Amino acid sequence: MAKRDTQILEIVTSEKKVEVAQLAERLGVSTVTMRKDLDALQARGLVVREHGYAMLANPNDVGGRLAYHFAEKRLIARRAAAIVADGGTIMVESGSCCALLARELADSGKTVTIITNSAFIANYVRDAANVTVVLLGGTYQRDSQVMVGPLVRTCAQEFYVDQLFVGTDGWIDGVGFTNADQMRADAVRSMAEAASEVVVLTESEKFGHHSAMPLRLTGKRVTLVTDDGIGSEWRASVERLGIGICCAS
Amino acid sequence: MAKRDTQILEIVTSEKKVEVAQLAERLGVSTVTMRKDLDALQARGLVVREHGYAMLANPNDVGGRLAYHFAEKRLIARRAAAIVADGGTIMVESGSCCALLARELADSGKTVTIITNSAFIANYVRDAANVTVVLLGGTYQRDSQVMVGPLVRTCAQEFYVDQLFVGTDGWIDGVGFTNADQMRADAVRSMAEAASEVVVLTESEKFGHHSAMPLRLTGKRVTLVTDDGIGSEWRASVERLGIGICCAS
DNA sequence: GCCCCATTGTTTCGTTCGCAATGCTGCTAC
DNA sequence: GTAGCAGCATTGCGAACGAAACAATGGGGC
Repeated sequence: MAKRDTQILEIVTSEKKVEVAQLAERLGVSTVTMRKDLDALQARGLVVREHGYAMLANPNDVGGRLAYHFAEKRLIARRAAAIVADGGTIMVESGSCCALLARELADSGKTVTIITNSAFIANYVRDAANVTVVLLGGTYQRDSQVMVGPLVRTCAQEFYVDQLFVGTDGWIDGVGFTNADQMRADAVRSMAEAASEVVVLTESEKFGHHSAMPLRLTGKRVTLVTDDGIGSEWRASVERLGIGICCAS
Repeated sequence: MAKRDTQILEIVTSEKKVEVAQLAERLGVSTVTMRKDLDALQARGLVVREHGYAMLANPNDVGGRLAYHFAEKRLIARRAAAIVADGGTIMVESGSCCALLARELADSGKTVTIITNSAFIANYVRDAANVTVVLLGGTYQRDSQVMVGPLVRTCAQEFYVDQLFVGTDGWIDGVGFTNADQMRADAVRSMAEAASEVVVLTESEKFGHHSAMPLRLTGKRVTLVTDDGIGSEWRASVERLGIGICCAS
């Protein structure tokens, strides 16, 4: 049941490590059912199992970040997947929403080509025959499994696509979206040069936080896909920079 | 014990799927010990565990191919690792011996940079802080997790290194080494253009077999690292093409 | 020659796991 | 309305599992 999945993820993300039996009791189901649920979540890369426990994956990994706000992220990913044409080619950056977008596309059965700098995403949709992945070269970031550095730009220049999908970790009023890692932020810019439109995927909770590196997507057509929890003041702030908004619900 | 590891691998590779208890009995150890061994092998990516069973990984994956002739391959990888300088940069292709070479370097503690077209290798040495990985871009081959296609050449051109390490699946007298996959063979040639020497890593069993795509490494200095099971007639055949031989033992 | 420490394998114990049979709920067709 | 069906969840059982404490082995160092 989809509802229980999100409850499980909420508990696991807040407590990092939970006994399976305890989890079963708290949600009022048997341990057998709980193990089945957890196995399904593990197959999707959202939790890690150990004998008797369910744990959060390393939060530096994309896998760990996926579990936070999973319900919203999937909603956003699903909405974004809808605007990708069958037979199309898109660029995708390495954020957790982006990984879910790739997964949604893989499950949709659409034939798509995904150009990405995330080795995690390449692996995440490895089972899907309808998805062709082109991986951009670069220096491999150990934790995040993302390619960064000058080679990303060299590779990205070989392409030109309609849309680049990116994640973000915050928003600064009057400045725009931000990213905590300067190497990854630079990779985003490299990829943005090879796309006519940038689609930013992020939960509404990210508004009100920000980190140090503005993405500086000025001069590009930018669209935001987020959930409907975004407040009207932030919505105005986004629109003021000429960014289109698309709410998933 | 290292000896038992190879015995386990021999059994698992020949039978694909074995009960843990049966395996323990056949090698004369307790089930607890056997499980400990299998867990260690799983951590190295050589087998896959299931409740009660040990199975071979998908043989299309590098993980599965690793298990075949593991002892010889590791010997070869260890010998090859010895010729890599501390602080050096090498190129590595996607074969299973190459993956073991990367693993040996990771465990050696040497500071090295590995330029590769194998996302599997990047992930395989992800834990090692002493290894920096540069991943070459390209079309991601689902099964093998290897990048191929024209982007590999574009990326490889950005570098020039002393040594490129490659695997092979066969040898044709008078022609040279071969590879079954034409995309991967082309990737090897692309990478070879950016290296002054090509070091081929392969078990001696591969001599006597061959597949359809010659690697055509003519014009390069080529060295073969193999195990001491190579017959004198094959040795002569190799030397006749001006290829140096280095036997691990 | 002897001791000490490290490694490797074993035993035991309580817990968790996978599986198959069974029970429960909600749905559709008639 | 109800018969039949399909999808979840539960129960019960034997096998497998992880942890930890214990025994055997096997080299150095003095």
